Amino acid sequence: MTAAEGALERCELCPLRRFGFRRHAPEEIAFLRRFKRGERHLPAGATLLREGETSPDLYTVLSGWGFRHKALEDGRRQVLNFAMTGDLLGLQGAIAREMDHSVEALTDMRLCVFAREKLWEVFAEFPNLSFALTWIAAREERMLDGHLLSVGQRTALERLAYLLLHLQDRARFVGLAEGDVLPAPFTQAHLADALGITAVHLSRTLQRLRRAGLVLWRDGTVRLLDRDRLAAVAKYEPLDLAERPYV
Amino acid sequence: MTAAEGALERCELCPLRRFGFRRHAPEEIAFLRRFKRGERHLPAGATLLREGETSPDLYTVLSGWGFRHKALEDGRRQVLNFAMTGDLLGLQGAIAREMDHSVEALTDMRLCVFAREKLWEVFAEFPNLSFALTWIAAREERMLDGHLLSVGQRTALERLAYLLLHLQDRARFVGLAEGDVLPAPFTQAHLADALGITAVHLSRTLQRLRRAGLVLWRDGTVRLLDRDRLAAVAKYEPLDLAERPYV
DNA sequence: CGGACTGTTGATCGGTATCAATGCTCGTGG
DNA sequence: CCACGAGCATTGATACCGATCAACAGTCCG
Repeated sequence: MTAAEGALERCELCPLRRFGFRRHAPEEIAFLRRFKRGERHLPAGATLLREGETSPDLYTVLSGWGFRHKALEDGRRQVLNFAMTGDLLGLQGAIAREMDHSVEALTDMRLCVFAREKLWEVFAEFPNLSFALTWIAAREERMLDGHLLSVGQRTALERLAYLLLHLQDRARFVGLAEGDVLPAPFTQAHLADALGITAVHLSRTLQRLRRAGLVLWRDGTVRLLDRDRLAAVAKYEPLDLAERPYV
Repeated sequence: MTAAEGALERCELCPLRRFGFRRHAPEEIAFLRRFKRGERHLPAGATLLREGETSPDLYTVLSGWGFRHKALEDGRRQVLNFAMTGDLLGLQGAIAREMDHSVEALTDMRLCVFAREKLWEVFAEFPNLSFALTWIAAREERMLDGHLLSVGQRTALERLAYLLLHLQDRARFVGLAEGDVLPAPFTQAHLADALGITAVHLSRTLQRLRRAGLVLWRDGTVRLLDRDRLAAVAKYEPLDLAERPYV
Protein backbone atom coordinates (compact mmCIF):
# COMPACT_ATOMS: atom_id res chain seq x y z
CA MET A 1 0.00 0.00 0.00
CA THR A 2 1.37 3.38 -0.94
CA ALA A 3 1.41 6.32 1.39
CA ALA A 4 -1.27 8.06 -0.63
CA GLU A 5 -3.63 5.10 -0.45
CA GLY A 6 -3.05 4.86 3.27
CA ALA A 7 -3.98 8.47 3.75
CA LEU A 8 -7.24 8.02 1.92
CA GLU A 9 -8.42 5.42 4.34
CA ARG A 10 -7.60 7.39 7.42
CA CYS A 11 -10.45 9.75 7.98
CA GLU A 12 -8.41 11.99 10.22
CA LEU A 13 -6.40 12.80 7.12
CA CYS A 14 -9.46 13.26 4.94
CA PRO A 15 -8.60 15.74 2.22
CA LEU A 16 -11.77 17.64 3.03
CA ARG A 17 -10.27 18.73 6.34
CA ARG A 18 -8.09 21.17 4.48
CA PHE A 19 -10.77 23.55 3.34
CA GLY A 20 -13.40 25.58 5.12
CA PHE A 21 -15.01 22.47 6.53
CA ARG A 22 -15.71 22.03 10.17
CA ARG A 23 -13.44 19.72 12.17
CA HIS A 24 -14.75 16.47 13.58
CA ALA A 25 -14.11 15.26 17.11
CA PRO A 26 -11.95 12.15 17.47
CA GLU A 27 -14.87 9.88 18.36
CA GLU A 28 -16.73 11.11 15.29
CA ILE A 29 -13.79 10.28 13.10
CA ALA A 30 -13.65 6.84 14.67
CA PHE A 31 -17.30 6.34 13.83
CA LEU A 32 -16.97 7.69 10.32
CA ARG A 33 -14.29 5.14 9.68
CA ARG A 34 -16.81 2.40 10.49
CA PHE A 35 -19.59 4.19 8.65
CA LYS A 36 -17.44 4.42 5.58
CA ARG A 37 -17.62 1.34 3.38
CA GLY A 38 -14.75 2.26 1.15
CA GLU A 39 -14.05 4.43 -1.78
CA ARG A 40 -15.38 4.26 -5.25
CA HIS A 41 -14.01 5.51 -8.51
CA LEU A 42 -16.40 6.45 -11.23
CA PRO A 43 -15.40 7.27 -14.80
CA ALA A 44 -16.64 10.41 -16.51
CA GLY A 45 -20.08 9.88 -18.00
CA ALA A 46 -21.07 7.05 -15.67
CA THR A 47 -24.28 7.14 -13.66
CA LEU A 48 -23.86 7.00 -9.89
CA LEU A 49 -27.50 6.99 -8.86
CA ARG A 50 -30.57 6.52 -10.95
CA GLU A 51 -34.01 8.08 -10.51
CA GLY A 52 -36.50 5.50 -9.30
CA GLU A 53 -33.93 3.08 -7.97
CA THR A 54 -32.94 2.45 -4.39
CA SER A 55 -29.36 2.80 -3.36
CA PRO A 56 -27.62 1.01 -0.49
CA ASP A 57 -25.11 3.82 -0.23
CA LEU A 58 -24.62 7.51 0.05
CA TYR A 59 -21.53 9.33 -1.08
CA THR A 60 -19.34 12.27 -0.34
CA VAL A 61 -17.46 13.61 -3.33
CA LEU A 62 -13.71 13.51 -2.68
CA SER A 63 -12.74 14.72 -6.13
CA GLY A 64 -14.25 15.27 -9.53
CA TRP A 65 -17.50 16.82 -10.71
CA GLY A 66 -20.97 15.43 -11.26
CA PHE A 67 -24.50 16.66 -11.69
CA ARG A 68 -27.94 15.83 -10.37
CA HIS A 69 -30.71 15.69 -12.95
CA LYS A 70 -34.28 14.67 -13.46
CA ALA A 71 -36.06 13.87 -16.69
CA LEU A 72 -39.51 13.81 -18.22
CA GLU A 73 -40.61 10.66 -20.06
CA ASP A 74 -40.17 12.34 -23.43
CA GLY A 75 -36.51 13.07 -22.80
CA ARG A 76 -36.58 16.67 -21.66
CA ARG A 77 -34.01 16.88 -18.91
CA GLN A 78 -33.43 19.34 -16.11
CA VAL A 79 -30.03 19.62 -14.48
CA LEU A 80 -30.92 20.33 -10.86
CA ASN A 81 -27.47 21.17 -9.58
CA PHE A 82 -23.81 20.39 -10.01
CA ALA A 83 -21.78 18.47 -7.43
CA MET A 84 -18.13 18.88 -6.60
CA THR A 85 -15.67 18.19 -3.79
CA GLY A 86 -17.34 17.97 -0.40
CA ASP A 87 -20.88 17.54 -1.65
CA LEU A 88 -23.05 14.74 -0.34
CA LEU A 89 -24.96 12.63 -2.86
CA GLY A 90 -27.78 10.18 -2.33
CA LEU A 91 -29.18 11.47 0.95
CA GLN A 92 -32.64 11.60 -0.67
CA GLY A 93 -32.46 7.95 -1.51
CA ALA A 94 -31.28 7.08 1.98
CA ILE A 95 -34.23 8.84 3.53
CA ALA A 96 -37.04 8.12 1.12
CA ARG A 97 -37.64 4.80 -0.52
CA GLU A 98 -36.03 5.62 -3.79
CA MET A 99 -34.10 8.32 -5.60
CA ASP A 100 -36.16 11.09 -7.14
CA HIS A 101 -33.31 12.15 -9.39
CA SER A 102 -30.22 10.74 -11.05
CA VAL A 103 -26.58 11.60 -10.54
CA GLU A 104 -24.02 11.36 -13.30
CA ALA A 105 -20.27 11.98 -13.35
CA LEU A 106 -18.91 14.84 -15.45
CA THR A 107 -15.28 13.93 -14.83
CA ASP A 108 -13.76 10.89 -13.22
CA MET A 109 -14.87 10.99 -9.62
CA ARG A 110 -13.53 9.67 -6.38
CA LEU A 111 -16.22 9.07 -3.78
CA CYS A 112 -16.30 8.18 -0.13
CA VAL A 113 -18.99 5.51 0.28
CA PHE A 114 -21.24 5.31 3.35
CA ALA A 115 -23.60 2.48 4.20
CA ARG A 116 -27.19 3.59 4.20
CA GLU A 117 -28.09 0.97 6.79
CA LYS A 118 -25.80 2.61 9.32
CA LEU A 119 -27.32 6.04 8.81
CA TRP A 120 -29.47 5.50 11.83
CA GLU A 121 -26.41 5.25 14.07
CA VAL A 122 -25.53 8.78 13.09
CA PHE A 123 -28.78 10.07 14.51
CA ALA A 124 -28.66 7.76 17.49
CA GLU A 125 -25.16 8.63 18.65
CA PHE A 126 -23.63 11.65 16.93
CA PRO A 127 -25.48 14.90 17.35
CA ASN A 128 -22.86 16.92 15.51
CA LEU A 129 -23.06 14.67 12.51
CA SER A 130 -26.85 14.62 12.63
CA PHE A 131 -26.80 18.37 12.60
CA ALA A 132 -24.35 18.28 9.71
CA LEU A 133 -26.79 16.16 7.69
CA THR A 134 -29.63 18.58 8.30
CA TRP A 135 -27.30 21.46 7.53
CA ILE A 136 -26.29 19.85 4.26
CA ALA A 137 -29.88 19.22 3.26
CA ALA A 138 -30.78 22.82 4.12
CA ARG A 139 -27.87 24.09 2.05
CA GLU A 140 -29.00 22.11 -0.96
CA GLU A 141 -32.45 23.57 -0.45
CA ARG A 142 -30.96 27.06 -0.49
CA MET A 143 -29.19 26.40 -3.73
CA LEU A 144 -32.39 25.05 -5.23
CA ASP A 145 -34.32 28.10 -4.07
CA GLY A 146 -31.73 30.18 -5.90
CA HIS A 147 -31.92 28.13 -9.05
CA LEU A 148 -35.67 28.14 -9.05
CA LEU A 149 -35.70 31.91 -8.78
CA SER A 150 -33.27 31.98 -11.65
CA VAL A 151 -35.13 29.66 -13.99
CA GLY A 152 -38.48 31.15 -13.08
CA GLN A 153 -37.66 34.83 -13.24
CA ARG A 154 -34.33 35.65 -14.82
CA THR A 155 -33.70 36.07 -18.55
CA ALA A 156 -31.33 33.67 -20.29
CA LEU A 157 -28.48 36.17 -20.04
CA GLU A 158 -29.05 36.74 -16.34
CA ARG A 159 -29.34 33.03 -15.66
CA LEU A 160 -26.09 32.20 -17.32
CA ALA A 161 -24.21 34.95 -15.51
CA TYR A 162 -25.77 33.79 -12.26
CA LEU A 163 -24.85 30.15 -12.77
CA LEU A 164 -21.24 30.90 -13.65
CA LEU A 165 -20.83 33.05 -10.57
CA HIS A 166 -22.52 30.43 -8.41
CA LEU A 167 -20.28 27.65 -9.64
CA GLN A 168 -17.14 29.71 -9.37
CA ASP A 169 -17.91 30.67 -5.79
CA ARG A 170 -18.50 27.07 -4.84
CA ALA A 171 -15.41 25.85 -6.67
CA ARG A 172 -13.28 28.51 -5.05
CA PHE A 173 -14.54 27.60 -1.62
CA VAL A 174 -13.32 24.03 -1.95
CA GLY A 175 -10.03 24.95 -3.54
CA LEU A 176 -10.92 23.94 -7.09
CA ALA A 177 -10.60 27.46 -8.41
CA GLU A 178 -8.66 30.60 -7.76
CA GLY A 179 -9.10 34.18 -8.82
CA ASP A 180 -11.43 34.48 -11.79
CA VAL A 181 -10.97 30.94 -13.08
CA LEU A 182 -13.66 28.27 -13.16
CA PRO A 183 -12.88 24.72 -14.32
CA ALA A 184 -15.51 23.75 -16.90
CA PRO A 185 -15.94 19.99 -17.02
CA PHE A 186 -19.46 20.49 -18.38
CA THR A 187 -20.62 21.11 -21.93
CA GLN A 188 -22.84 23.92 -23.08
CA ALA A 189 -25.66 21.40 -23.24
CA HIS A 190 -25.33 20.76 -19.50
CA LEU A 191 -25.57 24.44 -18.72
CA ALA A 192 -28.52 24.79 -21.07
CA ASP A 193 -30.35 21.98 -19.29
CA ALA A 194 -29.56 23.57 -15.95
CA LEU A 195 -30.96 26.90 -17.10
CA GLY A 196 -34.02 25.63 -18.89
CA ILE A 197 -32.99 26.90 -22.32
CA THR A 198 -31.81 25.10 -25.44
CA ALA A 199 -28.18 24.46 -26.23
CA VAL A 200 -28.43 26.66 -29.31
CA HIS A 201 -29.69 29.54 -27.29
CA LEU A 202 -27.04 28.96 -24.65
CA SER A 203 -24.38 29.28 -27.29
CA ARG A 204 -25.80 32.60 -28.45
CA THR A 205 -26.18 33.85 -24.90
CA LEU A 206 -22.61 32.93 -24.11
CA GLN A 207 -21.49 34.89 -27.13
CA ARG A 208 -23.14 37.96 -25.71
CA LEU A 209 -21.23 37.57 -22.46
CA ARG A 210 -18.02 37.03 -24.40
CA ARG A 211 -18.52 40.04 -26.63
CA ALA A 212 -19.30 42.16 -23.60
CA GLY A 213 -15.90 41.14 -22.25
CA LEU A 214 -17.41 39.42 -19.24
CA VAL A 215 -16.31 35.83 -19.72
CA LEU A 216 -13.80 33.78 -21.64
CA TRP A 217 -14.20 30.01 -22.17
CA ARG A 218 -11.21 28.20 -23.58
CA ASP A 219 -9.55 24.84 -23.08
CA GLY A 220 -11.95 23.64 -20.47
CA THR A 221 -11.77 26.71 -18.25
CA VAL A 222 -14.04 29.65 -17.93
CA ARG A 223 -12.64 32.95 -16.79
CA LEU A 224 -14.92 35.54 -15.26
CA LEU A 225 -13.25 38.65 -16.53
CA ASP A 226 -15.35 41.23 -14.75
CA ARG A 227 -16.95 39.88 -11.65
CA ASP A 228 -18.71 43.09 -10.70
CA ARG A 229 -20.37 43.66 -14.03
CA LEU A 230 -21.24 39.99 -14.22
CA ALA A 231 -22.86 40.14 -10.79
CA ALA A 232 -24.77 43.23 -11.86
CA VAL A 233 -26.04 41.45 -14.97
CA ALA A 234 -27.02 38.41 -12.93
CA LYS A 235 -28.48 40.25 -9.93
CA TYR A 236 -26.29 37.82 -8.09
CA GLU A 237 -26.50 37.13 -4.39
CA PRO A 238 -23.75 34.87 -3.10
CA LEU A 239 -24.48 31.81 -1.01
CA ASP A 240 -23.65 32.42 2.61
CA LEU A 241 -21.40 29.50 3.39
CA ALA A 242 -19.77 30.28 6.74
CA GLU A 243 -18.64 27.25 8.75
CA ARG A 244 -19.50 24.31 6.63
CA PRO A 245 -19.81 20.76 7.92
CA TYR A 246 -19.36 17.56 5.98
CA VAL A 247 -19.79 13.86 6.48
CA MET B 1 -59.47 28.28 29.49
CA THR B 2 -61.73 26.39 27.17
CA ALA B 3 -61.33 22.73 26.38
CA ALA B 4 -60.22 23.56 22.86
CA GLU B 5 -57.50 25.89 24.04
CA GLY B 6 -56.29 23.31 26.51
CA ALA B 7 -56.01 20.71 23.79
CA LEU B 8 -53.88 22.99 21.69
CA GLU B 9 -51.26 23.23 24.36
CA ARG B 10 -51.02 19.55 25.00
CA CYS B 11 -48.76 18.12 22.38
CA GLU B 12 -50.04 14.61 22.90
CA LEU B 13 -53.31 15.89 21.47
CA CYS B 14 -51.64 17.76 18.64
CA PRO B 15 -54.06 17.88 15.71
CA LEU B 16 -51.29 16.66 13.45
CA ARG B 17 -51.40 13.27 15.10
CA ARG B 18 -54.61 12.55 13.25
CA PHE B 19 -53.17 12.30 9.79
CA GLY B 20 -50.48 10.22 8.18
CA PHE B 21 -47.88 11.60 10.53
CA ARG B 22 -45.61 9.42 12.56
CA ARG B 23 -46.30 9.07 16.28
CA HIS B 24 -43.90 10.46 18.83
CA ALA B 25 -42.71 8.62 21.91
CA PRO B 26 -43.85 10.00 25.29
CA GLU B 27 -40.44 11.47 26.14
CA GLU B 28 -40.36 13.21 22.79
CA ILE B 29 -43.72 14.74 23.45
CA ALA B 30 -42.50 15.90 26.82
CA PHE B 31 -39.53 17.54 25.18
CA LEU B 32 -41.60 19.10 22.42
CA ARG B 33 -43.74 20.73 25.04
CA ARG B 34 -40.62 22.48 26.36
CA PHE B 35 -39.31 23.16 22.88
CA LYS B 36 -42.58 24.78 21.95
CA ARG B 37 -42.74 28.44 22.85
CA GLY B 38 -46.40 28.86 22.20
CA GLU B 39 -48.73 29.39 19.34
CA ARG B 40 -49.00 32.24 16.97
CA HIS B 41 -51.84 33.49 14.84
CA LEU B 42 -51.07 35.28 11.66
CA PRO B 43 -53.65 37.09 9.53
CA ALA B 44 -53.90 36.48 5.80
CA GLY B 45 -51.42 38.59 3.90
CA ALA B 46 -48.98 39.00 6.79
CA THR B 47 -45.31 38.13 6.48
CA LEU B 48 -44.04 35.44 8.82
CA LEU B 49 -40.38 35.42 7.85
CA ARG B 50 -38.47 37.86 5.73
CA GLU B 51 -35.56 37.16 3.39
CA GLY B 52 -32.33 38.49 4.83
CA GLU B 53 -33.55 38.66 8.40
CA THR B 54 -32.78 36.30 11.24
CA SER B 55 -35.58 34.63 13.10
CA PRO B 56 -35.52 33.42 16.69
CA ASP B 57 -38.19 30.85 15.89
CA LEU B 58 -39.23 28.10 13.61
CA TYR B 59 -42.79 27.10 12.99
CA THR B 60 -44.98 24.17 12.23
CA VAL B 61 -48.19 25.03 10.42
CA LEU B 62 -51.19 23.89 12.44
CA SER B 63 -53.76 25.36 10.09
CA GLY B 64 -54.00 27.74 7.16
CA TRP B 65 -51.93 28.22 4.02
CA GLY B 66 -48.83 30.22 3.23
CA PHE B 67 -46.14 30.42 0.62
CA ARG B 68 -42.39 30.69 0.48
CA HIS B 69 -41.00 33.18 -2.01
CA LYS B 70 -37.86 34.95 -3.08
CA ALA B 71 -37.51 38.14 -5.06
CA LEU B 72 -35.11 39.97 -7.31
CA GLU B 73 -34.30 43.60 -6.53
CA ASP B 74 -36.44 44.82 -9.40
CA GLY B 75 -39.55 43.16 -8.03
CA ARG B 76 -39.73 39.96 -10.01
CA ARG B 77 -40.88 37.33 -7.56
CA GLN B 78 -40.66 33.55 -7.54
CA VAL B 79 -43.02 31.54 -5.39
CA LEU B 80 -40.84 28.62 -4.29
CA ASN B 81 -43.51 26.47 -2.71
CA PHE B 82 -46.77 26.57 -0.83
CA ALA B 83 -47.07 25.61 2.82
CA MET B 84 -50.02 24.00 4.55
CA THR B 85 -50.87 21.97 7.65
CA GLY B 86 -47.91 20.01 8.96
CA ASP B 87 -45.22 21.89 7.07
CA LEU B 88 -42.19 23.25 8.88
CA LEU B 89 -41.17 26.84 8.19
CA GLY B 90 -37.97 28.65 9.04
CA LEU B 91 -35.60 25.71 9.32
CA GLN B 92 -33.27 27.47 6.87
CA GLY B 93 -33.06 30.48 9.09
CA ALA B 94 -32.45 28.31 12.13
CA ILE B 95 -29.52 26.61 10.47
CA ALA B 96 -27.93 29.36 8.45
CA ARG B 97 -27.44 32.89 9.68
CA GLU B 98 -30.43 34.37 7.98
CA MET B 99 -33.43 33.48 5.87
CA ASP B 100 -32.81 33.16 2.16
CA HIS B 101 -36.50 33.49 1.37
CA SER B 102 -39.65 35.03 2.79
CA VAL B 103 -42.82 33.37 4.02
CA GLU B 104 -46.22 34.99 3.76
CA ALA B 105 -49.67 33.89 4.88
CA LEU B 106 -52.34 33.22 2.24
CA THR B 107 -55.08 32.66 4.79
CA ASP B 108 -55.14 33.23 8.51
CA MET B 109 -52.64 30.79 9.94
CA ARG B 110 -52.19 29.09 13.25
CA LEU B 111 -48.58 28.15 13.96
CA CYS B 112 -46.77 26.14 16.58
CA VAL B 113 -43.69 28.15 17.57
CA PHE B 114 -40.37 26.53 18.45
CA ALA B 115 -37.35 28.28 19.93
CA ARG B 116 -34.41 28.24 17.61
CA GLU B 117 -31.97 28.33 20.52
CA LYS B 118 -33.24 24.95 21.72
CA LEU B 119 -32.79 23.33 18.33
CA TRP B 120 -29.49 21.97 19.46
CA GLU B 121 -31.18 19.91 22.16
CA VAL B 122 -33.09 18.08 19.48
CA PHE B 123 -29.88 16.85 17.94
CA ALA B 124 -28.24 16.22 21.29
CA GLU B 125 -30.99 14.12 22.78
CA PHE B 126 -33.68 13.04 20.35
CA PRO B 127 -32.52 10.91 17.46
CA ASN B 128 -36.02 10.37 16.12
CA LEU B 129 -36.68 14.07 15.99
CA SER B 130 -33.26 14.77 14.47
CA PHE B 131 -34.07 12.28 11.80
CA ALA B 132 -37.44 13.93 11.32
CA LEU B 133 -35.74 17.27 10.68
CA THR B 134 -33.46 15.79 8.07
CA TRP B 135 -36.41 13.95 6.57
CA ILE B 136 -38.38 17.18 6.37
CA ALA B 137 -35.50 19.02 4.71
CA ALA B 138 -35.06 16.18 2.23
CA ARG B 139 -38.76 16.24 1.43
CA GLU B 140 -38.66 19.95 0.71
CA GLU B 141 -35.70 19.30 -1.53
CA ARG B 142 -37.72 16.69 -3.43
CA MET B 143 -40.53 19.11 -3.99
CA LEU B 144 -38.07 21.73 -5.19
CA ASP B 145 -36.49 19.23 -7.57
CA GLY B 146 -39.94 18.64 -8.98
CA HIS B 147 -40.73 22.33 -9.32
CA LEU B 148 -37.41 23.06 -10.93
CA LEU B 149 -38.02 20.34 -13.49
CA SER B 150 -41.41 21.89 -14.08
CA VAL B 151 -40.30 25.48 -14.50
CA GLY B 152 -37.24 24.50 -16.50
CA GLN B 153 -38.77 21.98 -18.89
CA ARG B 154 -42.55 21.94 -18.92
CA THR B 155 -44.77 24.23 -20.99
CA ALA B 156 -47.12 26.60 -19.23
CA LEU B 157 -50.03 24.18 -19.68
CA GLU B 158 -48.07 21.25 -18.30
CA ARG B 159 -46.79 23.29 -15.37
CA LEU B 160 -50.21 24.41 -14.32
CA ALA B 161 -51.62 20.90 -14.49
CA TYR B 162 -48.65 19.64 -12.53
CA LEU B 163 -48.96 22.24 -9.79
CA LEU B 164 -52.66 21.67 -9.30
CA LEU B 165 -52.14 17.93 -8.96
CA HIS B 166 -49.23 18.47 -6.62
CA LEU B 167 -51.17 20.77 -4.34
CA GLN B 168 -54.23 18.57 -4.33
CA ASP B 169 -52.20 15.52 -3.38
CA ARG B 170 -50.58 17.36 -0.51
CA ALA B 171 -53.83 18.86 0.66
CA ARG B 172 -55.56 15.50 0.56
CA PHE B 173 -52.79 13.91 2.55
CA VAL B 174 -53.31 16.28 5.46
CA GLY B 175 -57.07 16.17 5.32
CA LEU B 176 -57.62 19.55 3.71
CA ALA B 177 -59.15 18.09 0.58
CA GLU B 178 -61.21 15.16 -0.49
CA GLY B 179 -61.98 13.63 -3.83
CA ASP B 180 -61.24 16.02 -6.67
CA VAL B 181 -61.51 19.21 -4.65
CA LEU B 182 -58.65 21.58 -3.91
CA PRO B 183 -59.12 24.62 -1.68
CA ALA B 184 -57.71 27.63 -3.51
CA PRO B 185 -56.64 30.33 -1.07
CA PHE B 186 -54.20 31.67 -3.66
CA THR B 187 -54.84 34.04 -6.57
CA GLN B 188 -53.90 33.41 -10.18
CA ALA B 189 -50.97 35.77 -9.66
CA HIS B 190 -49.56 33.45 -6.98
CA LEU B 191 -49.73 30.49 -9.29
CA ALA B 192 -48.19 32.52 -12.10
CA ASP B 193 -45.26 33.48 -9.87
CA ALA B 194 -44.84 29.87 -8.84
CA LEU B 195 -44.77 28.73 -12.46
CA GLY B 196 -42.57 31.46 -13.83
CA ILE B 197 -45.19 32.89 -16.19
CA THR B 198 -47.20 36.12 -16.12
CA ALA B 199 -50.62 36.39 -14.56
CA VAL B 200 -52.12 37.19 -17.95
CA HIS B 201 -50.72 34.05 -19.44
CA LEU B 202 -51.82 32.02 -16.44
CA SER B 203 -55.36 33.20 -17.01
CA ARG B 204 -55.24 32.08 -20.63
CA THR B 205 -53.66 28.77 -19.73
CA LEU B 206 -56.29 28.11 -17.11
CA GLN B 207 -58.96 28.77 -19.72
CA ARG B 208 -57.50 26.01 -21.83
CA LEU B 209 -57.73 23.56 -18.95
CA ARG B 210 -61.28 24.70 -18.28
CA ARG B 211 -62.37 24.40 -21.89
CA ALA B 212 -60.82 20.94 -22.06
CA GLY B 213 -63.05 19.99 -19.13
CA LEU B 214 -60.11 19.26 -16.88
CA VAL B 215 -60.59 21.79 -14.11
CA LEU B 216 -63.20 24.05 -12.61
CA TRP B 217 -62.31 27.00 -10.38
CA ARG B 218 -65.22 28.65 -8.57
CA ASP B 219 -65.83 30.19 -5.18
CA GLY B 220 -62.34 29.58 -3.90
CA THR B 221 -62.17 25.91 -4.79
CA VAL B 222 -60.59 24.16 -7.70
CA ARG B 223 -62.00 20.87 -8.85
CA LEU B 224 -59.84 18.49 -10.84
CA LEU B 225 -62.48 16.99 -13.06
CA ASP B 226 -60.39 14.41 -14.82
CA ARG B 227 -57.39 13.40 -12.83
CA ASP B 228 -56.04 10.92 -15.36
CA ARG B 229 -56.10 13.26 -18.30
CA LEU B 230 -54.69 16.03 -16.14
CA ALA B 231 -51.83 13.77 -15.05
CA ALA B 232 -51.21 12.88 -18.69
CA VAL B 233 -51.06 16.53 -19.65
CA ALA B 234 -48.72 17.28 -16.76
CA LYS B 235 -46.53 14.19 -17.03
CA TYR B 236 -47.22 14.04 -13.34
CA GLU B 237 -45.31 11.90 -10.89
CA PRO B 238 -46.75 11.93 -7.39
CA LEU B 239 -44.59 12.63 -4.35
CA ASP B 240 -43.88 9.45 -2.45
CA LEU B 241 -44.93 10.39 1.03
CA ALA B 242 -45.08 7.15 3.01
CA GLU B 243 -44.62 7.52 6.78
CA ARG B 244 -44.23 11.18 7.35
CA PRO B 245 -42.70 12.69 10.48
CA TYR B 246 -43.32 16.14 11.91
CA VAL B 247 -41.96 18.32 14.64
C1' DC C 1 -10.13 8.04 -42.40
C1' DG C 2 -14.71 8.30 -40.62
C1' DG C 3 -17.92 9.14 -37.20
C1' DA C 4 -19.60 11.02 -32.88
C1' DC C 5 -19.91 14.87 -30.22
C1' DT C 6 -19.73 19.73 -29.54
C1' DG C 7 -20.27 24.35 -30.74
C1' DT C 8 -21.58 28.12 -34.10
C1' DT C 9 -24.52 30.63 -37.10
C1' DG C 10 -28.67 31.72 -40.01
C1' DA C 11 -33.71 31.65 -40.98
C1' DT C 12 -38.05 31.09 -39.35
C1' DC C 13 -41.63 29.83 -35.99
C1' DG C 14 -44.14 29.98 -31.84
C1' DG C 15 -44.99 30.53 -26.92
C1' DT C 16 -45.16 33.87 -23.69
C1' DA C 17 -44.60 38.84 -22.42
C1' DT C 18 -46.27 43.29 -22.69
C1' DC C 19 -49.59 46.93 -23.12
C1' DA C 20 -54.15 48.19 -22.75
C1' DA C 21 -59.08 48.15 -21.96
C1' DT C 22 -63.00 46.15 -19.64
C1' DG C 23 -65.79 43.93 -16.17
C1' DC C 24 -66.39 41.86 -11.74
C1' DT C 25 -66.50 41.54 -6.69
C1' DC C 26 -65.95 43.31 -2.46
C1' DG C 27 -65.06 46.41 1.28
C1' DT C 28 -65.34 51.21 2.65
C1' DG C 29 -66.96 55.58 3.43
C1' DG C 30 -69.90 59.40 2.14
C1' DC D 1 -77.92 53.02 0.10
C1' DC D 2 -75.01 54.00 -3.33
C1' DA D 3 -70.44 55.64 -5.11
C1' DC D 4 -66.07 54.70 -5.30
C1' DG D 5 -61.69 52.52 -5.54
C1' DA D 6 -58.74 48.46 -5.07
C1' DG D 7 -57.72 44.00 -6.36
C1' DC D 8 -58.53 40.32 -9.42
C1' DA D 9 -59.65 38.15 -13.78
C1' DT D 10 -60.45 38.24 -18.74
C1' DT D 11 -59.59 39.35 -23.49
C1' DG D 12 -57.40 41.51 -27.62
C1' DA D 13 -53.38 43.34 -30.25
C1' DT D 14 -48.73 43.35 -30.80
C1' DA D 15 -43.78 42.55 -29.63
C1' DC D 16 -40.05 39.75 -28.51
C1' DC D 17 -37.32 36.08 -26.43
C1' DG D 18 -36.08 31.75 -27.06
C1' DA D 19 -37.31 27.27 -29.78
C1' DT D 20 -36.80 24.81 -33.83
C1' DC D 21 -34.79 23.31 -38.08
C1' DA D 22 -30.81 23.13 -40.69
C1' DA D 23 -26.13 23.45 -42.30
C1' DC D 24 -21.43 23.41 -41.24
C1' DA D 25 -16.91 23.55 -38.77
C1' DG D 26 -13.70 21.79 -35.18
C1' DT D 27 -12.02 18.26 -32.23
C1' DC D 28 -11.33 13.98 -30.55
C1' DC D 29 -10.90 9.17 -30.94
C1' DG D 30 -11.31 4.48 -32.55
